[in-house]
Amino acid sequence: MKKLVLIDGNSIMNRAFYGIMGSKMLTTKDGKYTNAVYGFLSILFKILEDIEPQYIAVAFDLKGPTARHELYEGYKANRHGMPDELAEQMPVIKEVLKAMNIDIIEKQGYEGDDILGTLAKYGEKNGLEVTILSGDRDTFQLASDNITIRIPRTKAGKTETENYNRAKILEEYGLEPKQLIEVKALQGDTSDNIPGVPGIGPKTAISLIQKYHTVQELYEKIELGEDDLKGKQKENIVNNKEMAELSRKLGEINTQVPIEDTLEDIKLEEWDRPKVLEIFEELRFNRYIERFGLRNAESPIKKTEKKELEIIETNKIPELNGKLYYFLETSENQNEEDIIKKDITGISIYSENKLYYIRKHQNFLEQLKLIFEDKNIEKYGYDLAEDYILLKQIGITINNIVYDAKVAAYILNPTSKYTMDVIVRDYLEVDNSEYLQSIGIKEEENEQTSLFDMERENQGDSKKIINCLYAEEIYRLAEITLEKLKEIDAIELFKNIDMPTVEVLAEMQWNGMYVDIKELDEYGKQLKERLEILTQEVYELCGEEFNINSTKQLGEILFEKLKLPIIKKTKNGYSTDVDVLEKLVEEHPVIEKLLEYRQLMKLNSTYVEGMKPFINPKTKRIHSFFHQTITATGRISSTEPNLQNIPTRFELGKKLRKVFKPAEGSLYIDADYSQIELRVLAHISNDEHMVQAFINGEDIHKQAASKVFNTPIEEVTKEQRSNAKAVNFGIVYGISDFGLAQQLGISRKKAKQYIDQYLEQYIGIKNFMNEIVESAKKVGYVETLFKRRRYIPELKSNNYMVRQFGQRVAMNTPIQGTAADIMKIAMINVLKELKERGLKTKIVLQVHDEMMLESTLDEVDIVKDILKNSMENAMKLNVPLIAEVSEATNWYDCK
DNA sequence: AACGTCACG
DNA sequence: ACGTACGTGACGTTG
Repeated sequence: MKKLVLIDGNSIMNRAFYGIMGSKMLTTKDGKYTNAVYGFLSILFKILEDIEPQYIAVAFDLKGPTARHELYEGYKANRHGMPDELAEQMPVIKEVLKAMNIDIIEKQGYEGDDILGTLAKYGEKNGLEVTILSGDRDTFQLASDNITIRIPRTKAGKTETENYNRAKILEEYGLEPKQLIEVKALQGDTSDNIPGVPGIGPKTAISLIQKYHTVQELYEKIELGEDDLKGKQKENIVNNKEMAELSRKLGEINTQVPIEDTLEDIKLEEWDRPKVLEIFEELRFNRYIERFGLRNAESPIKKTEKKELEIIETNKIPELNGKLYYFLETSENQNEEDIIKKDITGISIYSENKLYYIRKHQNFLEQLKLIFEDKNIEKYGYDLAEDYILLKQIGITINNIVYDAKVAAYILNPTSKYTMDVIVRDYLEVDNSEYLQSIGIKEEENEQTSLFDMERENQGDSKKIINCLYAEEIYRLAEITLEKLKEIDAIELFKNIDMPTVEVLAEMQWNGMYVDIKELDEYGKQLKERLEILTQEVYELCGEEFNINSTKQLGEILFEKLKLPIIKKTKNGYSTDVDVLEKLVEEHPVIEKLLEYRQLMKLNSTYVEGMKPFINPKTKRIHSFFHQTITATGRISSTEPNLQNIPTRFELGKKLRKVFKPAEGSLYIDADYSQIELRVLAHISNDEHMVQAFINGEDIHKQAASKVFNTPIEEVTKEQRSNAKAVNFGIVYGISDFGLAQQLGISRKKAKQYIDQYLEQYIGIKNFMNEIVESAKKVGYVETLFKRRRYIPELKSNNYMVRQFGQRVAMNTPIQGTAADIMKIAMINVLKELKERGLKTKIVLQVHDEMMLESTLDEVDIVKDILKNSMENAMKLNVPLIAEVSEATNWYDCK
């Protein structure tokens, strides 16, 4: 059977636009957006591969009124036009389609859906198997045995599809596809502003149509008194007959559009390859150029200005003139004692328009030491935190770090990715893989680190070339990104906060946290013994053995075998998380065993067994990575292992902190900020009451309780305080009544009351929240006090939920991000003080609002002072910053 | 590789 | 009617 594919151009462009936004804002040289075109093509190519059709056409909406607008002036009245970034891509995709000889069908006065519907019926009549590719479900009414609707869903960057034919729709809705028109007539459609019948949602609409088949029949039955409707619902239906009938007309896809195109016109043809190549080059779609081999003999590689790299291989350090632009060449090793298991095998240096490459040789270390330790040479590189350790491992302490391309790119856009290749593409507008390929190096990109897989013979040579390329690019990146940082007024943030942080984090990794392995083992042993008992008890109570760790198996046991009530579902089955289990405790004795099992299992697998492999055999310490370019807000993150989520909320888990200890003759000095996020909020909102509360040293949650519950402050109960505390948290997160309700286990209505009352009382906060969202919508981003910027494309989404998320992000990011900035400043100042005073004390950990130092006994007093002062004076807010300091011989005892 | 779960601020 | 609190990372299971 021959196949026809029909594409709803507007809706797929829309999907593509929002689908690959943010993650990679593709642009051409002159800053035009290309993400929607790229995404559209990705979806198009996928369907061409999947279906291999003989016929294809793409329908687009044209501007201007349609027949539906004449029927109802409110039609699509709530639609705001597409954003400019998308609108400017519409002509581009049409150009591409033309070059591919794919038929574009547009018809004044008709919508894309109508064109699709007409063509689909036409195709079906001519014996074709039809697939409609659309982003929305309105087209389901067109489904039949030979017409399938395909909805692409972008999930985590991958496109998956859902297919709906007649059978699937029968199964899902219990209705014939055509009847979905009737459903919509009752239900309406907010996105198209189709009214429907008030008070009738999808569920009701579907069940009504299942019973009465059509709208017409529904009203006939009502007139005959043969219906079984009652109350408000019946009233609504009876009173809105006209609305329902109008809505039906609006919602029905017109399959009678006068279209001249015939089967012959929509036949799939060969591309105009040179033309497609030209457009793809302009759009910098190198992936596609490569994939379809568009650059063949007839269209050779366009010679760019860039010549082959001239590399001077030498054993001498070139003249540097106070600046070192470099890239280290490394190879992985198996050295268990290394903090980072890599060796430096060479270095490429860019200087004065020339590229040098020095391979490891006899005097290599001495040479590296000479340049890297020289305080008069500014270091420009990529990922200097890693270089810091690599050099430290061979006895070199890097000095005068001024520029890290990864960090610069992060500040320019904290929600992007920062491999060299991506940064270079984004800021130098060059495709490294394309270039390397042009000089005969085949590259295989590795997601994380941009490693390259090369042919054996020339592996060393290729590596050399790539690293030299990078060294040269670091030079150019520095020029360009520093300029861009100035443009967004973030140069001080970069120079005074994030660049100095590089060294702080590298120091923390280098210093590490000592772990008492014997105690850890003992702790683990106890967990495992108890786990063994719990496992047997669970088996017994459930009457069979199964894998308790499997949510699938556990769900079947609990909800099918034991018939416990289903509280919550996940998209693949029953939910068995703590919230659910806690609600079931009374129902069955196995539940409390499960809760304990879960807790112990987590502790043992993640924190005992998971931690062991990371203890360095030489230092007996854990040297976690602290990443500076991961979070969207400016916070630090920690991996391998994550030391920022060691248990503390429950006693049993907290005991684990006892295994973290300072060295013999040292103490931990630990400090955490009190309420830093609320203090930041008080400062930026300048809310009178909250500011005053902090200045007076009041209990902030108690004050909130007093205001929310309209109770004198002395009479606030513990429960009220605890609820108000949750409201305070909610405020920081970007409040939503649903979230608060869930947190507190109260009704949504009640939660809304709390929030309204809170915002009436803290009027400054209310204003801040409104203003920040407004501003974010206008300029597309929010900033911290220190000008750290986060773009929020979600605010422009067509999806309500995504937009809401954008708003919460707009509220939360300045708060969380400013707090993160302050902490970075404090850490920098602490280290500076320690260095200036020549102290031996080391920084070992940061957990967002907590900082831990390892101090020799003789330095304890002075270090406590330094720590407290650095944190409290990190910046001047209009409320005091308070840091609570403690000392102890293990982490657990740090209070 | 994705999901569910759970640890932290 | 829809279906969520903000920011992370790691584990075990499953497809």
